Amino acid sequence: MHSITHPLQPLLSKVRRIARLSEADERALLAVPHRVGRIDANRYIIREGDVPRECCLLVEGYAARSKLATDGGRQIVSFHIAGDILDLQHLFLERADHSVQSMTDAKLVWLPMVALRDLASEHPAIGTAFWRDALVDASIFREWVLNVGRRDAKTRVAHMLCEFIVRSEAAGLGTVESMRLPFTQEQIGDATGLTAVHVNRMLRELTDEGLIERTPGVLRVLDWPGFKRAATFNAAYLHAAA
Amino acid sequence: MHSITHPLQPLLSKVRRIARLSEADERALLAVPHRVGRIDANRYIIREGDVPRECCLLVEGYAARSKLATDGGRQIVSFHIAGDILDLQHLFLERADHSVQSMTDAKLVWLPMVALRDLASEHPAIGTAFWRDALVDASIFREWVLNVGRRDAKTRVAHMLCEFIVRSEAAGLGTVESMRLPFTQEQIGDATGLTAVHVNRMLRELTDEGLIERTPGVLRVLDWPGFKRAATFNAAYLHAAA
DNA sequence: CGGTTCTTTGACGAGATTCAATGCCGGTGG
DNA sequence: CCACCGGCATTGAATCTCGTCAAAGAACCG
Repeated sequence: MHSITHPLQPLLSKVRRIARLSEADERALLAVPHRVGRIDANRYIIREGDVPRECCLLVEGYAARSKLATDGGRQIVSFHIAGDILDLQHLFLERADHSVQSMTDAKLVWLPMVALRDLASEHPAIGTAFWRDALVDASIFREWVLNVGRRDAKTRVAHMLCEFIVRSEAAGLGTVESMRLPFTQEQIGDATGLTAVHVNRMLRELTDEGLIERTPGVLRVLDWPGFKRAATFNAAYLHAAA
Repeated sequence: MHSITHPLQPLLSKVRRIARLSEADERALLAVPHRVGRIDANRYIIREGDVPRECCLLVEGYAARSKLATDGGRQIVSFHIAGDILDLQHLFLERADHSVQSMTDAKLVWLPMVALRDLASEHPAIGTAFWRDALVDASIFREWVLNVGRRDAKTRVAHMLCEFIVRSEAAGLGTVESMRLPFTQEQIGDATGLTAVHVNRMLRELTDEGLIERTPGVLRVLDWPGFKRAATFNAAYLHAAA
């Protein structure tokens, strides 16, 4: 069992980044039963109303959490990148209160909830890491309430992109100067509470101001300090756990 | 030490509502060191940027979590009522990423974070209750992202009031037919991403439609099914842990 | 290539903000 | 006891941001 190719390696790396683990912790983590899966773009990973029995680790690709309004409108409440645990938010809840969907083709690892709960209680360091991860997600939700509730459209779009870039860069998925951007403008709209048309206009303005450059699927920030300023972006809410 | 007058009784009640505790669990919980405090309305309980060493239980009164935009705008991201634990969101984080303020005169109990972390790890039932409580708060944040991002002003205000009423009623603070409402219209605006002026207009419409009746500090719902419908309110996201 | 999805742009309209003025209520002090 | 004051609620008018509708162009996929 070479840990370098172990399917749970991404989970181990994630937890290691958050907490200091003993040998025993690491062995226990890698011993958790699991199954590997693949999924196409735009499929449900978790569906609102489900009773989740497994917890999902995103190994490759991009995903988004979302909720539906009764009028059919969709609100994305966070996005996720390779290495993220998608389901800690439901670890101790009966029913899923939101959905998670793949935004690209994705590679997943599924782990039994029960096994993760046991792991967390028997290995406090791992338990703490899970806590921290869930709390950082919650902090991101709070920031999104602020983003959607109190910032104007341009700032809002820029802020959402800043967060994406900072988290992606921390995960080694690209650089500020050139980052894969796997969202349609409609999805950016669903994340910012705007229409796709208006997102397009805001991206145009940010482009015209020389802050960013866009080619299909790729975002390049030309002036990172200026872009962060336009976004009123302050990374403190990510608790450096990005 | 009569548990009925014990300062930690509200915490015990809260945890009991969420998880089943053993005798030993309850004894341990009541043995946590703590100090009782009072605070005036509109004071900081937790301040963004602080390194919190104590966790706060709201025993009496009302409080709100909020974040500031750089332009000075304020966004309330959740409100809290008697019995709520205010600080679990920072239990495993270094720095507070948001503030909590009293909205009325309030009675508080302060508990050392370390003691709570130990309590949670040594008493799994209590640990699970804390997890669940934190996850329900996170679920509420997600619903607020949806509320602020995708619902029109009237629905938004109604939804925010519905949540307040359901949670307050569950905590025994009043009934749908008559509930203390300790918010100014400005605060409702800060919670819904609207201006106080527009909140006023929406409340007027809801009143004119015969759904609610308002007297200073008190909200009466005249048509609860109709009001919930106007709010597109579905309590599932509260996970019955209201 | 042909169809589909995504992006882009313009014209128009609706919903929310802003500004401003008035009224109401509770508290305070003469 | 009542006049005054400050905070909050209420309302109207003008303005502006963002949404809606529509059409054309660009990129992607089989």
